[in-house]
Amino acid sequence: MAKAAKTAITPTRTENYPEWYQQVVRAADLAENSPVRGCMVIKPWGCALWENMQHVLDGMFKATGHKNAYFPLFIPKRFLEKEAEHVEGFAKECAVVTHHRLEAGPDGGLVPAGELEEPLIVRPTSEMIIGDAFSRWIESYRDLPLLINQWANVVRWEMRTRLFLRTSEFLWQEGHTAHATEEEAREHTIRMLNVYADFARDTMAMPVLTGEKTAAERFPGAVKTYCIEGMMQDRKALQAGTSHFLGQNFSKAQDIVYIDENGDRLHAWTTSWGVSTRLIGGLIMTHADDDGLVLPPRLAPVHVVIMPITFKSDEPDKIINYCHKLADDLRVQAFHGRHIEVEIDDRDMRGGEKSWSWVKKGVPVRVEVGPRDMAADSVFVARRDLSPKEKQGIPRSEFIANLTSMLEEIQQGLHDRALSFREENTHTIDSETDFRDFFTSPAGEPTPIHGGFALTHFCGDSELEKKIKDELGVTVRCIPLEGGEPGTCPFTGQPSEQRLVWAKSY
RNA sequence: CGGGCUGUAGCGCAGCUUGGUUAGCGCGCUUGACUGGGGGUCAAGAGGUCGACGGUUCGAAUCCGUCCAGCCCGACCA
Repeated sequence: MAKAAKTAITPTRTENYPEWYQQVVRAADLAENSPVRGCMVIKPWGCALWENMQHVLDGMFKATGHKNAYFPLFIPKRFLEKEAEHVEGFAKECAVVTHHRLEAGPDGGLVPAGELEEPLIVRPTSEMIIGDAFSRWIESYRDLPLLINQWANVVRWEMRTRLFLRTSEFLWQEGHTAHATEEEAREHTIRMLNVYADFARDTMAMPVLTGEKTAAERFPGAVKTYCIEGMMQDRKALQAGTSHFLGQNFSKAQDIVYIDENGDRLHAWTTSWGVSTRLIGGLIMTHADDDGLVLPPRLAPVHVVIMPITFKSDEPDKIINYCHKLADDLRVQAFHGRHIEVEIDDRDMRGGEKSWSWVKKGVPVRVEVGPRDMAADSVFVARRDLSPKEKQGIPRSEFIANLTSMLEEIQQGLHDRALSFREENTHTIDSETDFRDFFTSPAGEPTPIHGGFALTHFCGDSELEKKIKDELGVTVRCIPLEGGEPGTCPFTGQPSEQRLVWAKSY
């Protein structure tokens, strides 16, 4: 039997990518499906990951002048009715609260009672409830800009859900800002888009493209929607964050007005932007491998796990103490705004099983310490970005001295690997035939090949865009911000201002 | 909201066609032994109102009806 090929996750990515994803989530103990359809239970390891993301992002928002606030979960129905496009975009996926009491029913069960005079909508996003507050908070040009962020949960009644990627309820942050001028609001929209791109690249080690959405993919009610798009390992695109320039659409619908220096009453210009727990899905699909999750050190809840090997020692306590001393020496070190997080795993279970459990959780560095190591004052080290076989004995003092640079190297390596994967699978395509071939996989493929990113000119016709989506399942992911050379649309022969990024997406 | 399928132990399933002692199996869990630096072997043990209600029957997990829940495939989506 070819035992060497055994992987911790079955099936592998090439065998069945969607199933592989589910198994990684389960094996890493990130989350599970809940009894409530479409909702997930985020388990401690997944929650710790989200907390680390929150911590870094929150710092970036504060550094760009934002303050946190919290607004209600419920939105009165009439609020939502104010902005026509916005309503149309979200109406079909809203959860609605119509009663406020339960009473014993005829069959012994509980039945809703006390019908509300006005139904409440569980927020799918908070433009309307925050806009209402803004209309009261803003009176003068001196109140602007108003820069607010909230960490919250939202509900979108999705038909088909997948842990982290699309759930009926998800956690996110939503920034909402109001500005005196159009120019300032537009600049702010781009500023926050870049905050997201920086976070994805520097903290998540996930390279992303930045660009604008076409009208078809725009946020309901927005003038312009910008996004960051990452390439997953099945070459599909994941929209990982969005930033919207809302113009005066919402300020006019909600009466967000200020009095300027000349005493004129003017509508403010607003923006909104958000990232969600979907980032965790992106993290998995960017870095995880056939042995499970792989965490970039800057987000890892645990940087180093130490496993004492005590079974064949006469003095297990000495080994445990040696491990604690090692942990103490590591914990005092700083790594990107945190102390090194060390866990000593002295659970009473078999060594192989224990070791694999940390591989599957994606911990960057695993350390085994047994009697032989202790005698030599060394540690046995494995890195998650290398093969599980490549363990290495290192003198203890050297390991302590070099840990942060090792973590840095892992972080950078993950990013570089993801970036070259994206580059290898991004092609400029100039004919309709090539475009169709690129996005068509052979029949019967267990894991369809999704082509990758196609950089292709386009005349901008929305009907044609929809036709391509219907026929090939391919959409414009973004219009790159950096622009490009004008050319010819391969579908119509019409002129095109620049190449767009096309891909299949989540 | 249209089409298909499934509800039996914590999880995954068999049994149902052709009703019949005490409802089985795998994983997991607990205990013990041998083990042990790649997730091992063996043994013992705990754990189930068979989705709910009603009907047929001497007898229902099994047949019939109603209901409930979930999953998959379509249209929609951070």
